[in-house]
Amino acid sequence: MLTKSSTELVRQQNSALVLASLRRHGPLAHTDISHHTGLASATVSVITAELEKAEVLERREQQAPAARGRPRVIFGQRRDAGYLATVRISSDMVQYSLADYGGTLLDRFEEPRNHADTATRPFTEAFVAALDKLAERSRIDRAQVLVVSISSKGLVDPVTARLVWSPVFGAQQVDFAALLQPPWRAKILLNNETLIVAHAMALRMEKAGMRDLQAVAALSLGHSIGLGIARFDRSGELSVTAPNFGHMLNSSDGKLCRCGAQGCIEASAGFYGILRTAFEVPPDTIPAKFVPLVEMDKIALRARQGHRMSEYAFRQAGLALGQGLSRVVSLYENMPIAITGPGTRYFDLLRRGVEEGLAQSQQVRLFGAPPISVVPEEATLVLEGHLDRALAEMDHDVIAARTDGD
Amino acid sequence: MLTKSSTELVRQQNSALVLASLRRHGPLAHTDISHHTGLASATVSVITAELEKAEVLERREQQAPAARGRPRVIFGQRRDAGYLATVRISSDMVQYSLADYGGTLLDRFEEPRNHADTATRPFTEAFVAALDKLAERSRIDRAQVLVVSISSKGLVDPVTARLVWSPVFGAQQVDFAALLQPPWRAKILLNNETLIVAHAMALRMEKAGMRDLQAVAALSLGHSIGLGIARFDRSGELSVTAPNFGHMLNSSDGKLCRCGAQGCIEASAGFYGILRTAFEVPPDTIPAKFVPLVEMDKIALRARQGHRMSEYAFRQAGLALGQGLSRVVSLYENMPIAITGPGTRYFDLLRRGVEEGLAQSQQVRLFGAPPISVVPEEATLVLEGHLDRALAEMDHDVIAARTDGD
DNA sequence: ACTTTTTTCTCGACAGTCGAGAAAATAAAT
DNA sequence: ATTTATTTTCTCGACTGTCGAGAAAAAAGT
Repeated sequence: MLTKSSTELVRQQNSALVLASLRRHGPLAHTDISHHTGLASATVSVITAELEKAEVLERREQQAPAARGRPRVIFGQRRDAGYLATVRISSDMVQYSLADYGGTLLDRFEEPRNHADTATRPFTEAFVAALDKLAERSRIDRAQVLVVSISSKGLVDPVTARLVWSPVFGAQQVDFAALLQPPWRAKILLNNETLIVAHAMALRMEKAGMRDLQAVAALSLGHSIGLGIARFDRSGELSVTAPNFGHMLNSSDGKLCRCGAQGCIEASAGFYGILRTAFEVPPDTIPAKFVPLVEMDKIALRARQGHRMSEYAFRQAGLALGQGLSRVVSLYENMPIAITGPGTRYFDLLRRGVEEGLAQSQQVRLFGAPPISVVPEEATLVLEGHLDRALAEMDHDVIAARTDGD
Repeated sequence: MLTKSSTELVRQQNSALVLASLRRHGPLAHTDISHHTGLASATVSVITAELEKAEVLERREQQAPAARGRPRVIFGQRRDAGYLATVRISSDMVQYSLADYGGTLLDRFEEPRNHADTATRPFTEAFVAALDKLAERSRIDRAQVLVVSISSKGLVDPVTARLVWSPVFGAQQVDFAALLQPPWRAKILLNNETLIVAHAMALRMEKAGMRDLQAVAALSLGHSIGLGIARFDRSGELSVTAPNFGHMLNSSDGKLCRCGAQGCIEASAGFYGILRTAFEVPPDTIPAKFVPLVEMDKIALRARQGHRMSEYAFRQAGLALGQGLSRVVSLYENMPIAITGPGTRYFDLLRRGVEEGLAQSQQVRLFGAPPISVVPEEATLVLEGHLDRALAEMDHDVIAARTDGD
């Protein structure tokens, strides 16, 4: 149902607009804000004054006077208005980062994980300890950290911040919200990793000035297969989802997936699936929960040298991916696809299969194959996405607080 | 990007809210409007006064005084504020309906179509003539018809009101906007038929008071297979799409589809696909473009009597549908599915296959199978959907006109 | 010192919502 | 017939918000 509007909501929306334009274009002067947002100069004055009083914006002198006339006053985020932490959970390590309200990275470290260790307890303890360390190293009070944005592979319930199913812990759930007790008061955001990647890709493409960008898909190739879809809705806002692509049914070929089902895309295109085909292991067994990259590199090397079964394994993986993507574009719409993750180093071997799989649907025949780009540095994308989401969340809270606070 | 807000937009939004509540609950008194919308009584007064002056609302006396106190003044749409026509194009006939701004049906007739006739010209001429007839029979000036809402199977470009690909005309496009010259000035809405059905189903379920309804899918079974997905977005508004489900790749089994591709869902589950399997026609030929219902009934009868190949054909069709639906819930989320169309009369034969296909994915294993309901009267649903969409469009235009008009 | 230029700030007009209470209109009670 | 109770609609003033225009500020050029 529609919801009623009011003058206060107008102010909220326009304040959000000002903060968003500052995020997108960096520190701006009064005039530029007015120009970017379309708001009247007088309105911008009121809003910036308010945000200044709320101690989230600060005035900075223009360093290079350049032209004549009254010098501009530049508004920028007060970097000490709050802090955010991001956590990227992989099967073999966990990355922790800390940034301020201005979006500048203050600290970053990673801790190895033993992927054989499937219990959640050691992990959660290390998690809490690492966050403490993160705050301590930068001498920041834990109460000042307003958002902790976490990503993992697998299925996630973003509302309760619960990890529902993950390749690392299986069906053992992890309740992140429950982990951080006072003095932490941060809001916890938990999302699928590839959702974050899709978000970051959409941002990049939008900044690159792509016209008529409706949607973007990000496909992450690795031990597991992840897909994120970012769409700009009617109002132009970005809404991102992480469908269960890796475990979508590909074909009733009986290939066992580590999720327990048969014929998942991952069972063909995940690292263990490729290894299984290459080594002609029976399809009803899982050869290894975790396949080291060097092992995959060996198979790829053999494939490139002409070894039939290895070549075939990558080809089949590509085919499963291509068919899956053809279903994605059939069920959504044509959209650019960015492929990322450690599996991109084998994309030369996958490409033919992907193209073949894509070509099999009417959607692709009618509208052509979606443009595919390869973006290997997944870690950068994940950080970008985390930052944007966490900062947007902080901005949102700042504006919401205005009404009841003060 | 976000867009700026203003006090005028507030009024637009709230006016829309008032009209929408009148649509949902029927004619209402001042007090009830205030209650349903959450707007203050004073605000409702201003808005209704404005809409009254714009001649879209009228005051009606309360017939049964019931309680004591000042009698209520009921506001209702002025039925003569504008008219709408709906057109439902099927392969064997075209249905035309006319309704007023109050949503009451004024006239309805249908004209047979020769499905062997694949040229667009005779169709478009009949189309224009039928609309003229529709207006004339009710003595309504064609300029008073503000919206014509058209639905067809196949692929549609809703922006330009162009039929891109249809089972009837193939790749021959039909530009509906170009067909209606002055004195028509109606806005043309063109949508996939199953999109309209999904819209209507979402409305019904919402009215039935379903809690936490996120999304609804409608699956239409017939000569071709259609899917519509209706979702309530963050703001609670309904956004409906019609993915290319019927021609999504199901399996590389080589079954030729009439779209020219192989392995489409329709090639297994469309009427001609079922007939092909039942009669053991080679999968690389299309047995008939159009299979009469009596023919299908015969196959179904044989299947129910235990004839193996006929039973198998329906089972395979169900399997293709179930697998396709499992992909839908994997790529979107779990949602109730309403099955409609002439094919529902065979649902007893399809059911087992559908369930089997659904069960093959992790999504269904984790979250259970989506609830499936069968709603045979597709025509009613289509009309409901058309009316709601057309009336919403008219309401929207009324409100938008307020600003520049007068 | 004065002018030009550019930017920021301020003021009054206008549009919108809201709460409270006045006014209206009827049924019941006296 | 008049009064009272009740319910609904209408109206008024306060408040919040945006906007355009012009005043004020602040620097560079002359």
